[in-house]
Amino acid sequence: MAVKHRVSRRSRSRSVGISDVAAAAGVSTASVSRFMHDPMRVSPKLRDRVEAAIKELNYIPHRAGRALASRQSLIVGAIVPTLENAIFSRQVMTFQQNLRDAGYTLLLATSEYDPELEFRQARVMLEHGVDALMLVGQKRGSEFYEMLERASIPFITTWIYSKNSIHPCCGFSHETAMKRVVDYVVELGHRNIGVVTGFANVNDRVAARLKGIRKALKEHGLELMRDKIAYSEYTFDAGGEALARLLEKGERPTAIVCGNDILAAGVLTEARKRNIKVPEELSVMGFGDLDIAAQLDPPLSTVRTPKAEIGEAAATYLLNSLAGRKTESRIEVDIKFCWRDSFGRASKK
Amino acid sequence: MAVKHRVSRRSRSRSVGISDVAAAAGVSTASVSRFMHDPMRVSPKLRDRVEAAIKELNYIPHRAGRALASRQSLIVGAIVPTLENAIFSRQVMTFQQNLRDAGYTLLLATSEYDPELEFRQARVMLEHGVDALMLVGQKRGSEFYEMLERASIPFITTWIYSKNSIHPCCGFSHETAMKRVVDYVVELGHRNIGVVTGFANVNDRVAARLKGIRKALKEHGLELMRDKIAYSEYTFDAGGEALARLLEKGERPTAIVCGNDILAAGVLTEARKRNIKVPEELSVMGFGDLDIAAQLDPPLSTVRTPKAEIGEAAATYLLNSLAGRKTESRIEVDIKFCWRDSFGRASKK
DNA sequence: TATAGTTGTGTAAACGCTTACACGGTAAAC
DNA sequence: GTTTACCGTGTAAGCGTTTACACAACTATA
Repeated sequence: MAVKHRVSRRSRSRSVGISDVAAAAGVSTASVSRFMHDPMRVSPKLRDRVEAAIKELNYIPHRAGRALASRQSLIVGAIVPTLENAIFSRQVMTFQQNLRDAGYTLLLATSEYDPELEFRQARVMLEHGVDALMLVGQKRGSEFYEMLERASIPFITTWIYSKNSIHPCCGFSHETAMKRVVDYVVELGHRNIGVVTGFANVNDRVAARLKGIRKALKEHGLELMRDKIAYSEYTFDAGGEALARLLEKGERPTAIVCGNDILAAGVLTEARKRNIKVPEELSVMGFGDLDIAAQLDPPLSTVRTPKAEIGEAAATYLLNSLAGRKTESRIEVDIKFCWRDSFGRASKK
Repeated sequence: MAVKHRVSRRSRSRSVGISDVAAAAGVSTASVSRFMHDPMRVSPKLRDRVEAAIKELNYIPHRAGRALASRQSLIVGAIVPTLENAIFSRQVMTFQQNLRDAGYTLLLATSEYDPELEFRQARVMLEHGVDALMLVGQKRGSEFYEMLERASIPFITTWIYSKNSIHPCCGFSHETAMKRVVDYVVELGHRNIGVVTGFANVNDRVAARLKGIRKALKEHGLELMRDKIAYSEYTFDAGGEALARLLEKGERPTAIVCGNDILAAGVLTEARKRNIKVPEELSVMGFGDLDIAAQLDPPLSTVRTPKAEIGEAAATYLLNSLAGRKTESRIEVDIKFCWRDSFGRASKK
C-alpha cells in the first residue's frame, strides 16, 4: 500500500517536460511526442490542445531524453587542427551550415596538431553520442580507427584523397598537386628551388606535398637538397625567418615553393625587407589560396583549394550515410593553379 | 507470473552500458558510476575489477544518460556570426580550448548575421541542454533574452562592453575606440574623411563605431556627410568597390577610416590599382588588426583587438558561473592603436 | 450485417546514467 | 563491552524521451 508520492529530491528545478505538456493538454506523452515529430499524425483536435499547452508552458524538448530513447543525438562532431588557419575555419563553417540545414548540430574541437589530444577529443565526442564525425587527414594510430569502428558511426577524413583510400575521404592528392606545381616551376627555368614548409612529422598533407616536390624534381634530373628545405610554423614571421635561413646557405634560390599562403606571405614580406625583387630576382609560390593571396603585393601565385566544397562534401557524405543512402566514399575535389605576379621565369644570371 | 525477458526491440545494437560493466565486474552500477567520477571513492579491490571490466568491454560512458540524471550536459554553446572573419574564429578557438581544459565540449553554430537564424540556433542549443552560452553582440529581441532567462543558464555577450550593461558582457566600447581613432585622425590634419563600413542595421558594433566617428567629428566642429559613408559587405572586393563609390562623389577624402581590416585591405588594393599613393595622397585606417594587416604594403594602421583574450575571458566567466564562483560579469579588454605606414598626416593641397 | 482494414490514442517499458537512502561492517570512542 | 561514527556498497527511483504493442472507434469491403 505504498503510496508513491513525488518528492523533489534535487535542488535544481525540474524543467518542463513532455509529461507536463501531456498533462496540460489532457493527452498521453506518446501523443505529444508524435505531435512533435509530425503534427499531421495526430487529430486536429488533439493538435490544437497540444500546441496550446506547449505555448502555454514554454516547452522546450530535451534532446538528451530523445537521444537516449531513439539512439541518435542529432549531433555531428568535427575535429580540426586549428581554426586559425582560414582553410579550416572556412571548411568548418560550410560543414556546420550544411548540417544545420539537415537538422543536425555541430560539436567542434581542435586538436592543435596533437594526435593524443585529437584522440581524447574524439573519445569525448563518442561519449556525447555524435551521430557522425569529420576529421582532417588520415595519419593516426590504429586504436583511433578501431574506436570509430566499434562506435560504428560514419566518419570522413578530409583534405586528403586517394582512390584506394581505406577510409572515406574528401580532398585532393597533395602529392599530385605539388608535383604539378614543381613541374611547371622547372618548366619556367628554375633549377635552384627552395622550399618553405610546415613540419612533416605531424601532418600527412605536408609529407605528401614534399613527396610531390621530390618526385617532380627527380623526373627532371634534379634533387631536393636538405639545405634547401626550411621547416616552419604556420605564421607570417616564421615564414620570413625560414626564408632568411634559406638565404644564409649556399647559392640563392630563384624560386621558393611554400607549403601554404601564410608562409608565402611571410616570405614576401621578408624579401621586401631585404630588397629582393619579386618576381625578378625571386619567385614565390604559395599553397591554398587564402583570400589575402590576391591582395598581397605582388599578388601571390598559389594553388586554389576548395575549402567550402570540402566542408560541404563532407557534410553531404555523412548526411547521406546517416540517411542510409549509398554514396561515393572517396570524393576528389578540384584544385586550380593561380599564377599571379609573384611568380615568373627564372632570372638568367 | 509474467516472466520479463529482454527482447532486442530495435535494429540498432545496444551499446555497452554501465550495467554491463557492473555485471562483468560483479558490482552495482552505482559503484561503477562512483568509480568513473572518482576512482578513489571505491575500494582498491573493486577499483581493479571495474577497471578491468571497462577495458575488457571497451566501455564508453554515454553522456546523454548522465545529462538526464545529473541535469548537466557538460556542453557549452557558442553562436557567432561567421567563422570567415578571423576575429571570430580566433575567439571561438580560444573559447573552445578553455572549455576543453575544464571538461566541457563546444557546440557551435553560426548566425550569418541573421537574428532569426541566431534565435533558432539558440533554441536548438537549449534543447541540447547546453550548460552555458556565448553570444556575439547584444542587439536581439527581448524574447531571446527571456528564453535564456527561463532556461536559467549563464550566458555572455561578447565584443561589446558597457559598464552598465544589463547582460554579462566581454569586450570594449566600439564607440570610444572609434572616437579615439578619429580624434587622432583629425589631429593629423585630416578634415575630409571617408568611411567604409559594414551594414549598421544588423550589427550593434558597426552602429557603435559610427556613433564614435560622428561624436569625434562633432567635437571638432566637423560632420559626417552621408556621401562620405560607403556601406559594404565584409570582403576585399566589396571594400575596394566601396572606395570607388566614395571617390566618385565630390572632393577626394584625404583619409579613409574602415570598419575592419578586410575592408581596409580592399581599399588599399583599389588605391594601388588607381595609382593613388598611400599614405601620401590617401591615408587608410583599418580596425581589428588581423595578422595580415602588418603584411600588407604599406603595412596597415589599425586597432588591435584582443580576440583570443575575449574568447578566454568569456570561457572563464562562464566556467566560474557554472562552478558557482562569483565573478565580474562586465569585462573590459584593452585595445591598442597600431599606427603603421598606411596612415600619415593630411596632404596639404 | 459481418469482416477486415485503417486510424488515432494510450500504456508502459526501455534508453544509460546518477544519487538519495538503507544497510552491514569495521574502527574509534567511551 | 557497548555505543557511535564512518565508510563502502547496493537498491531502486528518477531524469525526459521514444516506440512496440494493445485497443477502441471508425470506414470500406464483401
